[in-house]
Parts: sequence; C-alpha cells; structure tokens
Amino acid sequence: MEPAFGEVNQLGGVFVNGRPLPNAIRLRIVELAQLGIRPCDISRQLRVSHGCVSKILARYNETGSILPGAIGGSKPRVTTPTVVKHIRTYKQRDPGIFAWEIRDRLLADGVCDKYNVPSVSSISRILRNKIGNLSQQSHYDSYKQHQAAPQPALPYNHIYSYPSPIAAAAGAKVPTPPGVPTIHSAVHMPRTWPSSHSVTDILGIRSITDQVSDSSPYHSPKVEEWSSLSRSGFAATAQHVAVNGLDKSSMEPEAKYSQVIRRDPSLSTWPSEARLAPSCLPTVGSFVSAPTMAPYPTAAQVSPYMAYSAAPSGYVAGHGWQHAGGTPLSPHNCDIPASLAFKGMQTAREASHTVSEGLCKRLE
DNA sequence: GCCGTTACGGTTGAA
DNA sequence: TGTTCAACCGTAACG
Repeated sequence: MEPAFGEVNQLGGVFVNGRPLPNAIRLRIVELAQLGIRPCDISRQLRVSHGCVSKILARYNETGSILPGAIGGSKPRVTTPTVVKHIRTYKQRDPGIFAWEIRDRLLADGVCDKYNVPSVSSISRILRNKIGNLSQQSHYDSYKQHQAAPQPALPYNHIYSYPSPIAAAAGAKVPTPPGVPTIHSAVHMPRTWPSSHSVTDILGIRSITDQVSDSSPYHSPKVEEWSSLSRSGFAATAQHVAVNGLDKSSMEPEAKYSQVIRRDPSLSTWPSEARLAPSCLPTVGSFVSAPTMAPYPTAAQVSPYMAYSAAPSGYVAGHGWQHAGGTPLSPHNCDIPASLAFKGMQTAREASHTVSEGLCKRLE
C-alpha cells in the first residue's frame, strides 16, 4: 500500500519508506559529487540522509549506475526447460541415478555452471514432479517435447534487462563467450540479475528491449511510472531550454508515454540529445524541504503511486540551487573536475560535453 | 564533523 | 486469489 504522504527525515527531506529516491535526486547526488561537493554537503543540500548519499555514490562508483536495483521478485530459476530435459535424459539412460550424480553430470556436461546448477533437492523434486515414472511417461514426453518446446522463463526483472545483447553479455552472470567483446559500459553491473540503470539509459534513452517491452504484454505499468520519473525529469533536462524552468509539457503525466529519445539500433552512438550534460542539468533545482514543497499530493489528487511519482516535479520546480558554501552552482557552470573519474561515464561525459556546452551557450 | 556500516521497518514482485 | 519469501529501499544510529 502506497502512502499518500511521504515521511520527513531528520534533514527535512521527504521520502517514502521502502521506495527509492526519485531519479532526479539520485542523479543530482551524482552530479554534485562530480562537481567535487562532499557527500555531507550533498546530504544537507538535498536533504537526503548521508547514508543514502554514501550508498548511491558507492553504487555509482561501482556500477556506473545511479538507479536502484531491481526490487522484489525472485532469483532466476535454475530449473530451466533445458536443465529438466537433461535431467530427464540422464534418468532415462540410468534410472537408478542419484540426484547428486545428476547434479555432477550437469556440471560436467556444461549444462550448468556452479552458479546455476540446481540443488540436489531441486533435482529430486524435478524427478518426482516433472519426470515421475519415466517408463510410462517417456514416450509421451518425447512427443510433447516435439509438440511444444517450453519457452524459457522470463529473466528476472526482464523489465530491467540490458538495453543491448552486448551489454547483457557484459553484465550477465553467464560468461561472455570468447570472441564476444565485453564493452566497458556504464551499465556494466556485476550482479546476478542486473538492471539497466546507467545514467544514459535513464536519461530517456529507451533501449531496444524497452521498445519491445512497450508492446509486450509483460510491460509493467510500474515501469512507466519509473520511466516517467526518469523521462519526465531527465528528458526535460536533455531537451530543456529554460534554466530551472519547468518545461511543464515534459513533466505532464501524459508525456511519460511518449518516447523522448530512441536510439537507432544501427547507430553506434546515442543521439546527441540523449547525452548527459552533468553540470547544466536543471533537474533538481531546489532544496527538498518538507514544509515548502508538496511532493506527495493528497490522495484525492492522484493515485498513491502517482503521488510518489510526482515527487520529481516538486524537486524540479523552484529556485536555483546554491552551494552551501555560498558558491552558486549555476546551471551555466559547465566545469567538471577532471580528477573525478567515474566508471563508465567517460564516454558519455566526453560526448556530453558538446551538448553541455551547447546547452550552456543557449542558456547564457 | 565526516563517513562507512548496519539494523530496522517498509515495499515489491515472482513463485 | 492470497501468502510467502527474498530481493530491494532510505533512514537513523553507531563507531
């Protein structure tokens, strides 16, 4: 159940327990860190707990991603149809085979690796439930296999799947086959079931899989909500013309369904609009002050989830952000400390420079 | 005072 | 359809 209102932390910032911070805030945290601002200052400026700032920055440094991990769900199933098929085969060849022997053979034959090999108990369950009496079922099974090969289960959190097969190969637990180059990508995440959480990805750049998922029956409305967080805020960022101004059209809920930027799969680069302009972003323009903002409208206004989704708008709206020390971090400021090296951001940042400068010039 | 870590209460979504 | 479980979240507190 989504609360209609968020809670207020000790710094006066608003948050929803159990839910990730809005993308705009997460991005802002990274931006400020790139500008050389200390985490404690970021914490105070954005009114986010320092633990959270630390966590987000640590994750960003480690993975190149600012977005939260995949929430909920279960681990990917290891008992894929292929594995079951092999187990069945082993059992057919040797009806007296033990589950642990099957497990060993799955490893030995390369059907599974040590990460995804089913447990002995799982194999036993498969033998009991899915295979059963082979002498009676084998014929039927072989028939059935030809009739309809079961589709592999959808990957865990397919909605967060990598935007490209290459990226998937780079991040997936499955070892990259020799010859397939692993790219140094901002989305490289050493996770078992990774998310597509690169800065570039959330800047409104829809991935190939995203595009597919749009028409997919599996497309989650929650993704739209999430995407709306990124796209309404960040797309406005990328396409913005006003400093701290609300490009309201891009903030409107309806806009979340529009594709802001699509990448042509045939291109090796992103559209220039999609690139991150770190220091020119008017994303989070103000303090997050509970008394002065209403990021969580009343339940009567919008649905509870929309209430949370609406938060970035609240963050974006408002006056210009100013550094605690009094040095204004103007959106016009395009200087980025070169000493700050962040994983996977090199390319994006280099590319973004052009856009950043262009944006800044326009803003000036 | 800063920062990394962790317990806690909460949300989420697949099984 | 409802429950369970294991992932995630941000906060608050501790060292």
